[in-house]
Amino acid sequence: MPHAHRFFQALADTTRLRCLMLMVAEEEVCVCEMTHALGEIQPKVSRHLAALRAAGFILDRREAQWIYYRLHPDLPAWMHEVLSTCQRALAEQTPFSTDRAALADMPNRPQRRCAA
Amino acid sequence: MPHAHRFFQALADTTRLRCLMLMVAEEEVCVCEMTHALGEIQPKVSRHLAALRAAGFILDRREAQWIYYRLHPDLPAWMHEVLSTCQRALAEQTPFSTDRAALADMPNRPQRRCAA
DNA sequence: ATGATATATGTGGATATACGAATATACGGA
DNA sequence: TCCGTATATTCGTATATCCACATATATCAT
Repeated sequence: MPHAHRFFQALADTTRLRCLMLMVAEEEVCVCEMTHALGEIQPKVSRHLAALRAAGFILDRREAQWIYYRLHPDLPAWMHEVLSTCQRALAEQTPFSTDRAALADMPNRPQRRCAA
Repeated sequence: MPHAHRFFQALADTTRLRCLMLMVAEEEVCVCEMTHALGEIQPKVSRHLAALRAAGFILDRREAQWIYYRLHPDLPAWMHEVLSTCQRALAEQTPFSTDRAALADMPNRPQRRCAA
């Protein structure tokens, strides 16, 4: 049961917010997809995802050499609401819109075996 | 036009979030009311309010020796939504519920001359 | 086993943030 | 003018945060 303080702290970093917005939009995203979409180096993305996971906001699932992240299913409803509000308000603004575009254009994008 | 990063950074501190929740609930609150409601020392509350004001999230109004703070009327709609969601979700939890109770019980609570 | 790819983490340094205590400023009333 | 109350700010310090770089681990393919 993560608290409000931790939640907003998580959203208060641009890299983490961009990753979360991608998860809201795509349901499930792996690290190399986020790395490509954001144009950031891998350790940076990985470290922020580790922080989100440690705080209980996201879950990971390994499939072959890829690790897919998604929002934690037990996230309190109000946190989901906040994320949805963000998505609606920010989706068409940079960098969020260009993140999604870059992900859609990603070459050699890994194929999920099972659906999310 | 404060950006998402700044907004969530503002909410990521418990003192600032408590003050904002009081403003959502009461429309307009002065510094000594917040100081009493939160049970925090005055410089601490004042400093956090200054940060919120500098970031453009709240407005202040002087009336006699009191300074009343309220949410900035030009706050983007989605930020208002987020704050309302928080209010609904957190109002009955500590410390937010006890903050409102302490404010209601405050002795010598200053009287507004004009309504908010 | 070896190499290539994907992901995670250790480390040190730069920067930001929050804090308490003390002090400064503004206002109203006597 | 002097005092008391309300508010803001300065200062030094402790702590948290973010970063880049290097390295470790895990998995797959050959």
